[in-house]
Amino acid sequence: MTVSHSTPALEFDAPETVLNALRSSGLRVSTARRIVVHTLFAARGPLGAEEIATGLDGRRPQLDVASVYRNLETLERLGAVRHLHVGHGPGRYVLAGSGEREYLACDRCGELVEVDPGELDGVRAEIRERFGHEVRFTHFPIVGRCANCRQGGG
Amino acid sequence: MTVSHSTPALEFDAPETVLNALRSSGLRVSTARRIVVHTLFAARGPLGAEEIATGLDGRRPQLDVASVYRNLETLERLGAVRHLHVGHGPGRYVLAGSGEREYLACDRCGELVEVDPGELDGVRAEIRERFGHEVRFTHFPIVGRCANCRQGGG
DNA sequence: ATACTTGCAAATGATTTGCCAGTGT
DNA sequence: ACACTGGCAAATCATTTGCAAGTAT
Repeated sequence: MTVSHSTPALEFDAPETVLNALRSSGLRVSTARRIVVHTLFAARGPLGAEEIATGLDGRRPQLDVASVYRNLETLERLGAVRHLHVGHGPGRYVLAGSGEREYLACDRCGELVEVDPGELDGVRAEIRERFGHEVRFTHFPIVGRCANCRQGGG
Repeated sequence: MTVSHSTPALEFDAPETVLNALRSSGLRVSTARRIVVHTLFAARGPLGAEEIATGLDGRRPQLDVASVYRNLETLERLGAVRHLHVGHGPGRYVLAGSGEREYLACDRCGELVEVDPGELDGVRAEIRERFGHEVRFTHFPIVGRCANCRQGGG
């Protein structure tokens, strides 16, 4: 897009956007943070802290996990990152981008589907009516058996 | 009910029912198992392994947690017990009774609501139509903010 | 130069496992 | 008696924290 945008509230759409947010908060832009941010931008979905520490290719231990966790927490406080818990596995982190994202996971194949905005509004409304709870499947996704796995799929 | 029942498939409705299931499976009815089973029957909801080990009153360490976990697993294999994961906390175990139960949890006050059978059929149907996933909120409950907590309630 | 950051080790919390002594059948 | 169980300690996994050394500003 060639549209001139006047710095929309908080749109972390590129690595620099996030790094600038760090600077603006008086925090430092360290090598470790660059790596965490770039790794998240290079990912195609939520990543575990271990994956970030090891690098997407799983080869080199680019960072200590402890540092990864500390930085992910810092980035979450800035609103640039969020995380979710899929089944039993470790927490998984994603760039917050322009907003929250809801997920649907398969408890057999582990597939994690990102739900389009609004697609769960009906579900949300029904649950709110019946129980009064306001639900959001952003931090704890809906867990079920996907169509493929349901039919014995492998 | 005073209805004469001809041993309905698997209805674990009393401590002895479960203990008999153990015997029938060639497993032993040990003191530890009696305690686990009785504690679960005495509970008003899903319990953590630690609570079972310590006793509902939290006083005496009646059993070693390791034994509790081992026995809970055994009981789950028998179909007498099942467990769920609420938010970040430890796993929580319940008697399976006559069937599965779905839950709804509040991420603020921690309240765990047992959903009446069928109450989530609409939700289930909608999710299945849209995504093809067959969902069941028995192992991973729906997480949200309950009505009371939503309005600043405390 | 100074405060923020990092790596490494040790601590936590939940759950599992090895091992040998104890016990249900 | 004998195999199944229990307690206790040690191991695992994910995550956090303490601390001294390193670095961004």
